[in-house]
Amino acid sequence: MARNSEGCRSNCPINFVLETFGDKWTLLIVRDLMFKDKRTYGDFLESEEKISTNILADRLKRLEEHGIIAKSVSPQNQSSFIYSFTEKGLELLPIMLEITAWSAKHDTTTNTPSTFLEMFYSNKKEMVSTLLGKLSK
Amino acid sequence: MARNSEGCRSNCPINFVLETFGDKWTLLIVRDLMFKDKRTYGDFLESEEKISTNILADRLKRLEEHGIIAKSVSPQNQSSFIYSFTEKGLELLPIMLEITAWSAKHDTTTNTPSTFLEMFYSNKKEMVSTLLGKLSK
DNA sequence: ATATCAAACTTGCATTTTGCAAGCACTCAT
DNA sequence: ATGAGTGCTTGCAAAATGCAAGTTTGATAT
Repeated sequence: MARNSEGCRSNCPINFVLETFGDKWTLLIVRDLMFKDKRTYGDFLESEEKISTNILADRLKRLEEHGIIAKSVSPQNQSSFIYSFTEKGLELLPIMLEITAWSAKHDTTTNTPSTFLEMFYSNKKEMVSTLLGKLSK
Repeated sequence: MARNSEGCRSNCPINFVLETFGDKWTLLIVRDLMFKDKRTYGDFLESEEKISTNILADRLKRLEEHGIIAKSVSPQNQSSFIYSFTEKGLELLPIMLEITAWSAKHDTTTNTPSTFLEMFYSNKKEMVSTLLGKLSK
């Protein structure tokens, strides 16, 4: 298939995110890093959707290649790696919150607290900046 | 794999959207219906990313099953079908705009006009409601 | 120094999904 | 009745996924 200079099928912004996040697993890693305090390979493996090890390795590599996350040696444990967001990755936060809101509204089995929707609809801007602040620490 | 009563791997809101949109094509159909005035099977087939006919048929069926889009006979042409958003589908608009903004910022080859980012950052709320109004006609 | 262990992958292989080409069915106009 | 337009369906090769098992590397205990 034809590809542009970024390796994408087109220059469309919707397609651009699909090239990185258009699968069943990548966004779950972003979720775990953003909202669930997961940081290591082992942490991600434990998530309830049970990603398999080869897929996890592949997706972490791709997220790093795309400049969404960075990998560094853990200060506590020299034999473990810590994954963290780059600025580009952190900026996915508004997308993640809009997705959460949509699902909270439309999924009858959601685990999202009902207070989330109220807070988000009444004060999006502040919620985003507060969370961004916490994540940047 | 274990599935909940909605057929999902978990009750997480991020995972909920992945169950429907976690592939390379589904969101392009949403894009075409939302921003590119595409309405018919033939319209979607013509998009620049060149979706194949069997995948298109499958994704349209799934979007309809998930209550995101609806299918009706064209008033102009009785042998053609028109796809349109349900309310649930229309409510994907904020997600689509956040995705567009993120890509516009991070994709060096984006076709998004630079004016989009200025408008979106300075006045998200109005932009969403204006577009929603146009799409609801 | 050597054995053990834990963390982070890697590999092999069966199953599933995708992508491409071709074909089919059902209108509608002539 | 026939041909064109629209919306799919089918068959099959290629790629991605899922599962289990194995490998590597550095820390820790003996």
